[in-house]
Amino acid sequence: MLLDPPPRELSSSPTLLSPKQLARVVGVSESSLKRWIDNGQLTSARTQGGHRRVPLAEALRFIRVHGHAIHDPSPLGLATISIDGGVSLTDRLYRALTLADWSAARTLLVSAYAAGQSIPELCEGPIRSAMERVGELWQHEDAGIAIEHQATDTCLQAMNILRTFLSEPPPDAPVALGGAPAKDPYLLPSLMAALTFTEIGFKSINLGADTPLESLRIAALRQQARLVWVSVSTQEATGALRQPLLRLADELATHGASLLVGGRTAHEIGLELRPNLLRSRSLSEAAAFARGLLSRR
Amino acid sequence: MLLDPPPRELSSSPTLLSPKQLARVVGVSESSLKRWIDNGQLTSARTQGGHRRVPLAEALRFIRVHGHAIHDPSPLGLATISIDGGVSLTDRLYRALTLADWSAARTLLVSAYAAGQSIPELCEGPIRSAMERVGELWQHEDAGIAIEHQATDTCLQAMNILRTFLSEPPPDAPVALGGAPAKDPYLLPSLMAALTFTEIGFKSINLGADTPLESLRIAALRQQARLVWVSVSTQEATGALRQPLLRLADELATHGASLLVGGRTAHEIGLELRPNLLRSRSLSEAAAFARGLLSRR
DNA sequence: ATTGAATTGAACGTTATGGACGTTATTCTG
DNA sequence: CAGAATAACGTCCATAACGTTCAATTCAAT
Repeated sequence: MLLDPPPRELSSSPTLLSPKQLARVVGVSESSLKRWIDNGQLTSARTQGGHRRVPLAEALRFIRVHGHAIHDPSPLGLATISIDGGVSLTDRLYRALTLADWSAARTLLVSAYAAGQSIPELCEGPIRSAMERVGELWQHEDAGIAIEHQATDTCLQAMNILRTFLSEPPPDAPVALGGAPAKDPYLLPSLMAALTFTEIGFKSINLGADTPLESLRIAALRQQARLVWVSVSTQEATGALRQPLLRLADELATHGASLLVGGRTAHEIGLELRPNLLRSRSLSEAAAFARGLLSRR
Repeated sequence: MLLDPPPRELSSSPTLLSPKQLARVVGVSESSLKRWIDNGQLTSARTQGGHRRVPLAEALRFIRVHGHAIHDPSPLGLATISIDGGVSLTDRLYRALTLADWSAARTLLVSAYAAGQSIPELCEGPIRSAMERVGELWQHEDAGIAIEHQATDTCLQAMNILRTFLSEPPPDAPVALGGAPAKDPYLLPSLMAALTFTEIGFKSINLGADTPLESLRIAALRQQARLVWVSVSTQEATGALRQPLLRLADELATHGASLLVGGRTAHEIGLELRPNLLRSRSLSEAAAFARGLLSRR
């Protein structure tokens, strides 16, 4: 006889907020909040009895769009960040990553996101700076490699949680798909791209590191991707990517799709211009291009 | 409608839900649920003693009609799966992974975990089966590599969220630390190990794929790890790992720490026995060993 | 400076929600 | 099968939220 395993208690933070809770978060009266919901500036679900319940992702969107300060983060399930003016976000993030404290890293990222920072700003700002500082340990410390790996894992973890705070794209959202090319083991840049395009309104499919361009091509056709990204971070063999990337761009063009090539060493490839091919110098640039694609419909 | 006799409830797949269970699913109080049943908004059966029992189908109808978010799927267990046409968890997971639907994958994993499945059971059961099925596409389909990458990323994503449901280890918890060795690009096995040891009560630090053993050694000493894991999944150069692993085990022994070597191709290394060295054939075995370490204090 | 539109927050009376209670049903265990 | 432990019963009640109204504030334009 097989025994049924006992059910387990899970501690999960709320996904729906009452008007009072959200009012506390943004430091405003309950009345105003109700009015905003009734105006449609803020969408909410209703309980059986007609009580308003605001989904977490929607609350975050509202806070960002209207530039509200977070007065009390506790109802969001976030730890309070000490108002230590002297320490920058980068410093705190650096500390969280080197301590493998993904919970702190998550709070930092979500708070910054709620404060209005966009995904590209977060990635190119604090995350990049913190990870760069970690990278500098390479040269000076024996533990450098280990710390960098640990920080990368912690960062991936935190960003994956941040992802759950982004509102889900509609079912008919266009697909963005990408990864890092073969021999390129870097995970973070491609995940950053995925989050960026999700924020904008794409359904992102991340194939991760070390993905042959040929696989990327096949997947893009299969998924009817409107946008394909390639993150290049290694020094090696960037030249060999030139021809395949151009061919990929041409093929995508026949399907009305675009190719975005970015990453630390993307400039070494030496790509010439195509209408549907952009070598983006930054995530923000990539985001802008993607936004352009979306508005064209 | 009277029930005679009241059917026995299987925690993993109930067909009747108590008010408390359904309350947890929709994230609402038991009181409200009882009131709604008494109002007739939600119909229920009664046991002979008068306890309310909501049939699963009625519960799902209620959730759909009133647009309730599923706040905590755990009380539904795997029943929602079987009600959707007798599809197994593996099948469902496979579908979610190949559709890059990490939200569905997360729900499946969290449900199964909450229904009492342990992390090793999940990893060696549905996750492994689903990923193996994905792997079989390698041989037959052009899109195989892409789909495998996509499924891996989706799986990592879902597991990282599952990670947040594991209770945080106390600050004085012993440290478990590990990764995959150099040249080994597989991310999933090491993440599985990290989750396994977190569940048991360790503070897990995952250094991820492609981590040189030397870095692992330095990190282990720095963090005073009681347990170090190495996940070996590639075919290449497993023999070359033998000496370094034995040396690592010896050094860890002087610090009272243990070394766990696991993974698909770990048996090819040919490790001889040491008191603090275990080649684990499975995650469950690794978990058992780790539990043993913990109880010894 | 004065007006007027717009926004806010407070104050109702009414309804919904979610704990708390002592009591009974059910399940678990030896 | 008996006794203990757990879960659910029905009921009550404090709190929260409802919809509405209204005074106070803000702010731009006369």
